[in-house]
Amino acid sequence: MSSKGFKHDLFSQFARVGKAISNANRLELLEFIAQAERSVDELATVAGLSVANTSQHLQQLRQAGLVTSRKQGLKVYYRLSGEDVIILLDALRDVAERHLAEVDKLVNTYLTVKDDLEPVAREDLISRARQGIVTVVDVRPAEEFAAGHVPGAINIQLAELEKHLDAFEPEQEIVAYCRGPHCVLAFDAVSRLRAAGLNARRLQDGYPEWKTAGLPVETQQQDTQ
Amino acid sequence: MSSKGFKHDLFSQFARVGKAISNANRLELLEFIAQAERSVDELATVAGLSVANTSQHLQQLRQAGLVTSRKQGLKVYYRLSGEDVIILLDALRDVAERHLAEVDKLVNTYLTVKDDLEPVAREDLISRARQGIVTVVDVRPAEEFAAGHVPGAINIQLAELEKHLDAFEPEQEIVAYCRGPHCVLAFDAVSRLRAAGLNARRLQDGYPEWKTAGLPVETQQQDTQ
DNA sequence: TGACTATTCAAGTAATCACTTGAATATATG
DNA sequence: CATATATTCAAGTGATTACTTGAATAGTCA
Repeated sequence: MSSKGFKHDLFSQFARVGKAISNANRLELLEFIAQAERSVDELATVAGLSVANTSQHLQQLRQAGLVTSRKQGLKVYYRLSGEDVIILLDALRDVAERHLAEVDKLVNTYLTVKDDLEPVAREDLISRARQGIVTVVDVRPAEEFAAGHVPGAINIQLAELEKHLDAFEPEQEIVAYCRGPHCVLAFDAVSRLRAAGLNARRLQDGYPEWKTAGLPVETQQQDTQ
Repeated sequence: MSSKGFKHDLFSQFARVGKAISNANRLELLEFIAQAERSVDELATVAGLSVANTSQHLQQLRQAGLVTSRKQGLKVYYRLSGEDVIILLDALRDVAERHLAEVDKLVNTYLTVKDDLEPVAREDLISRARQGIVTVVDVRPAEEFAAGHVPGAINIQLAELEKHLDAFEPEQEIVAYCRGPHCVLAFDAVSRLRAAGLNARRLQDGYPEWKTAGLPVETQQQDTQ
């Protein structure tokens, strides 16, 4: 029966995508690519891998259809091939978080702020931002912020957070976000802001999910290069 | 910095789930398990694998948190650990379908009915079934049907479809479904029904997706065993 | 043109994977 | 208790994976 072979061929194709997301380094690369288009050596640096190794991983991701690349001058830039990839990654995270005890342990060890307060839902943020009762803080690096961010958000690096504490009024509600649901930067920012007596919470998930939800984003013209 | 290690540990956990869905045979097992709780040798038979091999795959799936098992007498029954797993599998399928040319080619070669007519949306089926203007046909094996099906659906094996042709009125709209969006059975059924001059269409996706969408399901008491 | 840079290719190695085979555990039944 | 059945365990094999190293390709710029 030909359907037998068809089914197996089809599942083999699905498995190709599974293989692409079966390696921690590739998942980390995908998270970076989800923030902004990136060149190979930027990705290698940020992920802490050799350039050759990074290039090989990226080619696997491309062959699995998860990323596309374009060459501009000397550099090759990689980006996600679609928002369905973010949905897949979130589904993966979700399953791991629900069913793997190790994830819970890790999250509870490192993200201690977590249980403190529920994150702010994306929909809530829009309405509250519209009323002007909330300040949105994007704690990602400047390049990622420039490539796209929540409208009206201000970009503050974690290292410079303390310098900006005066800028916040005690009454003001602050919402911080970064790369995704488990990005340490936002957890860290919230905990420091609270330690300074401010009213801070995390946004649900991160920028890629915000964008994938179809919510408005703002980009910033890059003056450098 | 400890966050570096945390991030990598976390991605390693996500990668465990990725590994579980990185093999065609495991994906096939998951599709069967998604229909109904199954014992190891049922799964081995239906997937065409040796029992030992099947057992090993199932243990990998369990360690990745995708399935759970319970022992009853001599047999061990496996089931999905949650509906989030179906969401993950559908996200995987979706990415593969959108970005891998091979999937398109396979689908167009084997599921030629595909382009003919759009499948019926789940929401549409409910309202039309309520009006009694549609007959829903479940073409999966009897055990899978018994474990759960769309309310009011009748179970007809593909092999016996021809015998039941008289039971349908020419005016009646028929909607067929089976295991998932690429399940050949439903495509096959629709094409045969149409060949007989009947008005048949496929349901969007299959039973697991119907259930995961939170729509009502009907189960049938098994008299056997 | 030639020096320089970013990326990819190719070859090699240790680790892991999928599958087989045969034995070991449980659990049920006569 | 002995026997049969369902599942798991353990060891072995060939294939694949992740990563390294060093060379090959393109493209840029003086």
